[in-house]
Amino acid sequence: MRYQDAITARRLAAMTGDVEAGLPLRERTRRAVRAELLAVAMDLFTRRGYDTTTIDEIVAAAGMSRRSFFRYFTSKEDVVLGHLDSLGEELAEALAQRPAGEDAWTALRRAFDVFLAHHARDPQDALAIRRMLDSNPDLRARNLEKQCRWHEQLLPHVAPRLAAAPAGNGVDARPAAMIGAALACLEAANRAWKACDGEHSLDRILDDVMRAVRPGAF
Amino acid sequence: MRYQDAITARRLAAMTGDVEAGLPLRERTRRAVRAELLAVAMDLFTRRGYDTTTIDEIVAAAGMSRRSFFRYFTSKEDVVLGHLDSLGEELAEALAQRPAGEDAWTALRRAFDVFLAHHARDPQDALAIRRMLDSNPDLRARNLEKQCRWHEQLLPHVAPRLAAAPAGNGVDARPAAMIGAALACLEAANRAWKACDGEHSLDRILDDVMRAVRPGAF
DNA sequence: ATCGCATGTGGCACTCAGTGCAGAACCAGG
DNA sequence: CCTGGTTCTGCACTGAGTGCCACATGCGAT
Repeated sequence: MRYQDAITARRLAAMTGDVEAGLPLRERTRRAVRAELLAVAMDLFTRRGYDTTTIDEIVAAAGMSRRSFFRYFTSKEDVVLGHLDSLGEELAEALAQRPAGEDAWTALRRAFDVFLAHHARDPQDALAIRRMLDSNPDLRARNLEKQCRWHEQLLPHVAPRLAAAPAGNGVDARPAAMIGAALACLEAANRAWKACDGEHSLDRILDDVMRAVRPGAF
Repeated sequence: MRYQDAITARRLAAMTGDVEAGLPLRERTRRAVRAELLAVAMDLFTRRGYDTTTIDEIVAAAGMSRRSFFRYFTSKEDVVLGHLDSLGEELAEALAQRPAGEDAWTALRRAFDVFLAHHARDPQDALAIRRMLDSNPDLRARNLEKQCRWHEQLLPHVAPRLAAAPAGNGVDARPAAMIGAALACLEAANRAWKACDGEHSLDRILDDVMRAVRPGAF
């Protein structure tokens, strides 16, 4: 009975042929199942709260085994924050494609446009996730840790945009600090956006804070 | 035998009467036991690695029960990062005592001096902790989450140092962004300091990055 | 000195997240 | 129909963290 449900999802995967049309069947089914699981879990999280919802409850609602859950998500937190992994790559790519002469701060701000685009595509989802972050320290922690990975991915594209190091041939921390500061702005903007329930434009808030931190920028 | 060890530690507490002289016995013993536990745990962590060391091993080495461990530390991570809680308060107080006219960025930089003071008092310890942070994502995550608390504590002392908000009577995210950016600088400086094994002065590194992020500051 | 109370400690049983492993079920191609 | 590669399940296990109760301890009051 359980397994049959998964098969149903597999059939379902064969139908959803919009973006993933060219992919092999295996991959399509995998994505469909993952998406289904994600939807079920997020629904439970929003209705009953993140930490009061156990993985057993999720898999029961999704009609699959506990063990299989961990084949699709590496952890409970990954359900909420899994999308951040791919976002890091997108961010890095966007940054790489900014003109070479552009200063680091402006380039970072423009790279964040891909974040804003994702955000604008589904504001309700983003708001739900933000609210969840506020409700649970573990999630908050993991969220920030994921941004550490972004750090590493962005670093090679920031360093060349800075003036040469002042002196001392030690490790130059300025690129890392630049990225950290920019990401902190993004985070602060997000929080403020959530605080006003998404009434103000996130773009504007981000512009404001990034200009406040670095006067005279863009 | 176990309990007697705790008593030994209690006797020990009666002797260590330097800073905690005026405190009641209860509190002194509590601190002594906690310090002992901390020392034992950190020793195991550095020798055998953080995640390969279980709490059972720690309490076995310290001669106390598993259950009591959690009366002194709320979590395994708290052993490594517990000191950050009090540091947040110190930071907030230092910031509060900066002159009222001083601009936010400079005031934050000066407040960080209390961090640097702690740091200078025991650089070897700081280095060990930093290395541990790099080895374990959970620790890294929790570390950043602790700084979120600092955020809240610093906020009321930063907002008054900023020019009035440009327009739009929504939530002003600029103070939060300012703090986030400054803390990101502190974090980046720390990382760089660790990367060169503490050879360069953390003060200098911090000055450099905070000037790089905000040109023309102090 | 001793009695009672607040507090600290230990052991036990429990929940929950996450992992390793063995075997069953599945699908594709021959 | 069968065969080989993959996916799913069930089970047992570790490790962190919590609730509960009984017991030991220190301290103040009588």
